Amino acid sequence: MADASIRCVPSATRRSEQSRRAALDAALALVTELPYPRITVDAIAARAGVSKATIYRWWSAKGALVVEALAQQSADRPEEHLVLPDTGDLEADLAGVLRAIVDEMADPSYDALMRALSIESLQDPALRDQVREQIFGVQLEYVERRFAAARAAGQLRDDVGTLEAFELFVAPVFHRWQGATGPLTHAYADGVAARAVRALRPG
Amino acid sequence: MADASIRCVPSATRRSEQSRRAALDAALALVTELPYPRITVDAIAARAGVSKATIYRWWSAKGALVVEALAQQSADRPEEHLVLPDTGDLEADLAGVLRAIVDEMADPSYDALMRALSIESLQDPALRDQVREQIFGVQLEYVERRFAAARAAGQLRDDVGTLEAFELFVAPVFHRWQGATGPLTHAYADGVAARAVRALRPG
Amino acid sequence: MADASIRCVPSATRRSEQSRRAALDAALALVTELPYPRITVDAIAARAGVSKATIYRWWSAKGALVVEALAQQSADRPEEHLVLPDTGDLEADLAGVLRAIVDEMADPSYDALMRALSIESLQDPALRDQVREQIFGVQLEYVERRFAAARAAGQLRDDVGTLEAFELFVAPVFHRWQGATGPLTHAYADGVAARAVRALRPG
Amino acid sequence: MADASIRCVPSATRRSEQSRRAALDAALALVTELPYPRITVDAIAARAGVSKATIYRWWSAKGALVVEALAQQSADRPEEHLVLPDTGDLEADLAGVLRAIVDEMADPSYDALMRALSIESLQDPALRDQVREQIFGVQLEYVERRFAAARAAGQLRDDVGTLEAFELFVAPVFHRWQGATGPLTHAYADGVAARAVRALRPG
DNA sequence: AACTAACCGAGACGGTACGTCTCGTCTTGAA
DNA sequence: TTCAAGACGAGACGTACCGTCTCGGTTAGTT
Repeated sequence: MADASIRCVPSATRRSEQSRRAALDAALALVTELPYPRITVDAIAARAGVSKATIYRWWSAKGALVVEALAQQSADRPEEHLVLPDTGDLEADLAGVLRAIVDEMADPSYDALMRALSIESLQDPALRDQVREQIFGVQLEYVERRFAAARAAGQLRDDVGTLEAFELFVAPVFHRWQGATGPLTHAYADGVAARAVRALRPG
Repeated sequence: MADASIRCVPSATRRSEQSRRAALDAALALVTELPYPRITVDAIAARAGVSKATIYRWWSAKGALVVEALAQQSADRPEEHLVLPDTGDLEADLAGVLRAIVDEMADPSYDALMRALSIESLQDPALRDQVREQIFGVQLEYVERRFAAARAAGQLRDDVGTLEAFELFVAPVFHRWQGATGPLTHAYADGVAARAVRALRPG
Repeated sequence: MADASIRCVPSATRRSEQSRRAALDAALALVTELPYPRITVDAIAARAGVSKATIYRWWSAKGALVVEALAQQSADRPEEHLVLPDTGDLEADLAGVLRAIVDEMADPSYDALMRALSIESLQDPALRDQVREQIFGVQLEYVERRFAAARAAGQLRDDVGTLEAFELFVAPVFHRWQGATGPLTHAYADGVAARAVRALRPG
Repeated sequence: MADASIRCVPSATRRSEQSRRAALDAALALVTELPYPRITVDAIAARAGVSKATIYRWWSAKGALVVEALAQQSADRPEEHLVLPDTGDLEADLAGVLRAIVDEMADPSYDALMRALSIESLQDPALRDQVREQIFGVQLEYVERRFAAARAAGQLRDDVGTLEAFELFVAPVFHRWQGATGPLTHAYADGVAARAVRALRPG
C-alpha cells in the first residue's frame, strides 16, 4: 500500500463535507486507538459511516487520509501548535517549548500519531511532501516569528536561517524519540535549549 | 506485520549457514531494489532460493531479518563506518564526516537502507532496540574516541555527554534527510559542524 | 442485480422520447459488443448520453431495459420474424425456417442477443414473463397461422396443440444452441423438420 | 465475473482433498438455499471453512466451482441420474422418465440449481463446455444404453443418432421449463414421449 | 410572462462482492 | 532433522457496479 502517489481528485465542488469530516475524524480516532499497521481502510470507513469507495475516491490510500487528518487537526487546534512564547529570554522560551514537546512525546497517543506520520513519510515520498507542507511547514511558521524577534534583538547570528535554527533544537529531541537512544526528560530539554542558544548566539 | 517481538531462535546447531547468508543477502538486495512495503517474505525466500518456513524458523518477521541483514553488512564493512578523523581541528573533522554522510544520503541504495531501518524501528520497539544496539551503538563508539580526544584537549564542555554531542551534529542532518525539509549539501554540512562546535565549546 | 420485479413507474407524458430511444439503442448496441456480464448500467448510460437516474426512473434494472430493447427491435423489424411460408409442403416449410434460424444463430450478434434474453429470463421471473409475452408470443402467433392451415389440410394430428407443435421443432435447435451439444447445420435443421413432421402426422 | 476462462492451475498432487470437498459441498448447499446471484464466493468460503484464496487457487470463478459441485453430485449419486428403464415399451419408459423430470422441475431447489447451471453456461463458453462434458455427457451416456436396446429391437430408425433422439424428448421439456411457456404436467410428459416415439419409429 | 413542476445530465454516495495479495502456519517428500 | 516447495486459513487490499440521492439547469404546460 502507499506505493503510488497522492491523488486527491479535484472537482471538490460536489464533495460532501460531512463525509470528508467523518472520514478524517474516524482516521484520527483510530490512529490513537490502534497500532498503525492494524488500522485498515475498512475500519476507518466503518467507523465513519462512509463507504470504502468514497474514501478511495478522495484519497489515494490510507496514508494520505491519515496525514490529512493530522493536518486537519493541526489546523483545527492552533493553540496546540509549537508556539514559542516571547519573554525576551530565548533560551528559557526554547526550554519551555522543548519541555512541552518532551511531555507530549510521553503520551502514548501522541507517540502513536508521530509514529504513523513517520512511517508513512518514509514509505511514500508524496506523503513525505504532504507532511512537510501541511504539518511541518505550519510549525515552522510559528517558530519563525519568535526567531524574527530574536534576530531583531541581536540574539541570533546572521548566518543561520530559521530552518537551521529550528533543526538545531528540534532535531535532537526528535532523533532521541525515534531511536530511543536516551531519556527524554525536562533536564534533557533544558540542555538542548542551552546548546542551541550557544550555537545561535552571535560572535 | 511486525506486531510481535523478536524470536531469533538460538539452537543453531544444525543450522545451514548457507541458507542464513542467502536469506540475509537476498533481503539486502531487495531493500535496495524495491520500495520497502513491496518487499515481501515470499520475495526474499524466492530470491534466496530458501523456503519461507526456513525464514520463519530463524527470524520472527521480515523486519528482524532485514535489520539483521543491515547489521551484518555493518559488521562486514567496518571501513564504511562513521569514523571521525583526528586532525586536531574538531570542526574540520566534523565537517568532513558530515560531508561524507551527506554524500552517502544522496545514494539511492543508502537511502533505501536507512528508510528500511527507520520504518522497522518505528513499527517494532524490539527492532528499534536491536537497531540501537547493533548499528547505532557501533557508530557511537567510533565517535566516542574522537570526542574523548577533544575533551582531553579542552575543546569540549564538561556538561555535555558524548551522546548529546553526537546528536548535536547528526540529528539535524538525519532530520533533514527524513523530512526532506531542505537541501543536503556540503555547505549545509559545514554549517551544522560549525554550529555544533560552537554549542560544544567551553565557556 | 435484477432480484426485484419490474417497476416502470412515472407519468410517461413528460417522458423524453429521445432519452428513451437513446437508452434502448445503447443497450442494444452494447449487447452485441460485450459479453453480457460486462454490460453495465453506467456503460449504457454513458453510451446513450443519458444519466443513470433517468434509466432507473423508467426501468427497474438492467434486465428490463435490455429485454425492452430487444422487444422493441423485434417490433421494429417484423420482416425478421419467424415467418413460416405456406407452400403446402409442411416439412419443406419447416426445414426452410429452421435453416434460417440455424443461420441466424451463427451470427455473433444474434447469438449475443439470445444469450442476453436467456440470462435475464433465468434470473428474473418477471422478465421471463415479459420475454414470453413480448417476444416468444409474437413468434408463436406467426407460427400459429401456418399450423392452422396444416391442420385444415389434415396434415396435423388433432391431439397436438400449436404450442406443442412449435416446441417440437424449435426446442431441439434451441437446446443444441444453448448447450453447444452438437453442430447446427442445414442438415441438422432438415432432420429436425423431418422428425417433427413424423411426430405430428395423423394416424 | 466469469468472464475469463477456466484456469484450474496448480500441481494437484499437494491439493487438500478436504478443502476441495468442503468447498464443493458448501457450493452445493448454497445453490439450493439462495437465488443464484446472491451466492458469493465469500459465503461459500465461509460456509466451507476454507479461505477465499484457496477457492481462487483451484477454480477460476464462482461458476466453475458451482458447475464442478453439480458434476460431483452427479457422480456421487448415480441413482439420481436420468436412467431410462427398459421394460420393452419405449414410449412408457420415456414417459416415466419424463414424468420424473417434470416432478423434479417442480422442486424449488432443483429449479434453482438448473437455473444456476444455465446462467453460468450462457455467460461463459468455458463453463458451457464444462457443463456439457461433466453433466450433460454423463446423462447422455445413460440414455445411450436404452436407445441401443431400442435400436436392436428395431424400434428406432437408422437415420437418427442418440443425441438427436435425446433432444427430441428432453428439449421440449427443458424449453418449456426455461421459458415458462406452458404447464409441466404428467400429461404433458406423456404427450412429449408419444410424439418422440412417433418421430423415432422406423418406416 | 412569470410560475411551477417534472424531467433531464451529472455524478457523489452507502453498499456488496469481486479477485488479488501478503502474512505466518502447516504438510509433504528428498537429502 | 533440516530443508525447498508450496498449499493453506485469515483477512486487508483496491476496483467495479449496484441502485439511491441531491444538485442545478431546462423545458413543458399552466396561470
